[in-house]
Amino acid sequence: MAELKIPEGYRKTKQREAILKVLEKAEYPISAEHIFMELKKKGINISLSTIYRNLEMLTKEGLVVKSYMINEDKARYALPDKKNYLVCEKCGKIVIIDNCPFDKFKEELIEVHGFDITGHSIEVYGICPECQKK
Amino acid sequence: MAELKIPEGYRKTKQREAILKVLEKAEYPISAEHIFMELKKKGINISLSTIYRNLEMLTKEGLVVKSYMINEDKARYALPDKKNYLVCEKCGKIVIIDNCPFDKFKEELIEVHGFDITGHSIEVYGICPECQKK
DNA sequence: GATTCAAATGCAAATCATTTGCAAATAACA
DNA sequence: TGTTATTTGCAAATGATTTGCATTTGAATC
Repeated sequence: MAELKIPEGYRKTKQREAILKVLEKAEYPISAEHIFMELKKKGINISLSTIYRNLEMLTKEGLVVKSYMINEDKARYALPDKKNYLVCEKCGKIVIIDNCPFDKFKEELIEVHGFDITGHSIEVYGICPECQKK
Repeated sequence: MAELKIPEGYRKTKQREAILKVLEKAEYPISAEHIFMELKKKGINISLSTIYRNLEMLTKEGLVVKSYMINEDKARYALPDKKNYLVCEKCGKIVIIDNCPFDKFKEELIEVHGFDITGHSIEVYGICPECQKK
């Protein structure tokens, strides 16, 4: 796992690095609160507002992707490779979609709508195999 | 445009019908506040909480899809045929994607992850043709 | 290493979308 | 028309996120 670099023009602080580390370890999008707890667990003291300010900066710089889950009022954040996912409506389990099929359609969308496409986010809901058995 | 029917078990009220009418006319996902203003413009008096309560009900019943846009803290709501869209990062213009490519991948996702897929939401960001010219 | 200064942090207070409690209004149906 | 559960409106509560400001800290320079 290559370490993420703090974007040009921003200082390297222990809070900033700690936040990035949590995001790297996360297997799916997580909330600001989640990052806060995770750091508290590790004995790292940090303010929630610092987390929010860093997430905003990281999102603006493109290092992090912000998303929302159905029936949840809070935002989640993840590294870009975890931004397409499946959510189980029963147990809430999240599975990352890798080899995102979207790229195959990018060209089609560009052609039809003329947009210069810079990003996308795909969220899929359903029932996971385990919950189907129950 | 076929009129939407209020789901079984719920009463037909003028507020509920007015909300649905606004959603039918909308060309892309809109916020609760937007619905509120739209109705006020038409001289229909309604409480914001009534709008929220109805949107929640309609979403639960599957008549409406809730989504979030990047850099926006509030939810948007739309009829299901408007849930996949392109957003211009410059001017905010929203273009609905019809003939959503996703369906072609549904089978692939089911096969790979075993999920019983019930829904999805796709959001694509980019620069629209007009903003590209500027 | 000490000095300097803008960037970053922490805390508490503010904000804003959304939710909730409750009394009054109103559909649906006998 | 009367009855009753559903729906509404209002005001207050909630909860995530943002902001102001004093303090701390990185990093560039001496």
